[in-house]
Amino acid sequence: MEKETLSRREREKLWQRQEILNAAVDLFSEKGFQNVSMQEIAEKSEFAIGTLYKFFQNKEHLYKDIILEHSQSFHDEIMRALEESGDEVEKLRNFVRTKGELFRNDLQLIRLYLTENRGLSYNFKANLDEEVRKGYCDNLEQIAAIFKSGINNGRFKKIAEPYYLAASLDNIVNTFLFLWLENPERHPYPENPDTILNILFEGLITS
Amino acid sequence: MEKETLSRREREKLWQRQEILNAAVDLFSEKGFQNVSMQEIAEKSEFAIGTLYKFFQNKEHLYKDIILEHSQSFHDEIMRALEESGDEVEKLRNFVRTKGELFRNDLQLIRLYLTENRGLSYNFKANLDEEVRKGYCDNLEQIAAIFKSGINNGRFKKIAEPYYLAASLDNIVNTFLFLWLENPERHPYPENPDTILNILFEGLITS
DNA sequence: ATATAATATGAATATTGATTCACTTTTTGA
DNA sequence: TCAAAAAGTGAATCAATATTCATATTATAT
Repeated sequence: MEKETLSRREREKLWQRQEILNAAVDLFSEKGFQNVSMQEIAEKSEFAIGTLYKFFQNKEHLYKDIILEHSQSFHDEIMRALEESGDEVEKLRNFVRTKGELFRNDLQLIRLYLTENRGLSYNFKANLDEEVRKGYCDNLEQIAAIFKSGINNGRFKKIAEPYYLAASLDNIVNTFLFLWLENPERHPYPENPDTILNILFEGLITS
Repeated sequence: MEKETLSRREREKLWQRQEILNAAVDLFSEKGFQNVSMQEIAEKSEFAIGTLYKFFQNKEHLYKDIILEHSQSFHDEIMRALEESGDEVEKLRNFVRTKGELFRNDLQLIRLYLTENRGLSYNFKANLDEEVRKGYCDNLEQIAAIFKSGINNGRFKKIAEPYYLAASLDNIVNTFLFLWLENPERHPYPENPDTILNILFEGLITS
């Protein structure tokens, strides 16, 4: 609706808000929610503590905004990759490639993502989870749809329910990302997505 | 070395210690480390706060002891399952079955395990991780050895490095455990381990 | 240029919870 | 039975930090 209706002041406000958010991401992704104080965020962003509270109701909201923003853009990009044209196999390749790239380009993201999506979260994070999980589930459903379509048109065998295939694939990708994270030289994330996909594509058992 | 050399008093000490530990597991697995106070643990175990400090140096040590104890027994049982006689396929079945049982019999364990092994940990937990990770890695290596052996004797095709296969399988199992955790009726953990293993065993692509 | 409103500041406050330790109670051994 | 040692107690201490708000600064409009 409103495009350039933002006044200079309003744009500045937005910019400042982003400054705070950026400083906070750095800190949260490095040390985790509990181990970052508002003091630190204030120092890093070069605002006074009181100012942070002008922008965010409290520490939790500040954190939520970050998580929601990041995870939404992450899930959006995955969704885009899944919708790119191509047959089922090509779409899965896109997924594996894109998720790998997104993560490796943004270590912060991976850390935030892992602290949020793995591990169980307690307290206020539980609600947060719900919104984040929504995006995650959408992704999974989309992947499941690809498997289903492949099964329907005979390209795939139905070795498991599509949804389980989707969840499994996602976790296999996570496996490789984890290994990469632990030791990038020893376990580089595969150039070729088929290195990962073959775990699903090719049968292990000799027939 | 010393078997029944424990005096009545010493046995009582051990028992009390266990009482505290038990109360603490309940709380930690329900609410997470940060959200449990020593006060709560004292109340639940019916000792005074001061007494807790007679048994444990501090809150972190108390927590560490729990994690180490639980994860060690967990990894030991997995290892036992992997060593049970049988061919490669049978061993993998044992693994899938056993890990599933261990988790479902002990929801607490699953929660502790997930908070420890997934997600990233900061602070003191990092060291802890190292010890816990040791047991985890041993398990993985053992599984990898099974894949390797199967590949060598021609029972398996080498669709990926054995270690990657092991990590992938473990995460596929986690996938199913997660789904079960979220919604046990809708996603029961499969009776038949092959439901899970087939994701690896059977090729997805129609040949 | 000046008054008024909007914004920014950070010292002071409030809360939470880990840890200590002086004191009480119980156990032990002579 | 009794004194010394061991164990148990929990109110008081201490530290960390989230949040507030009276004050100072800056922007806006007349």
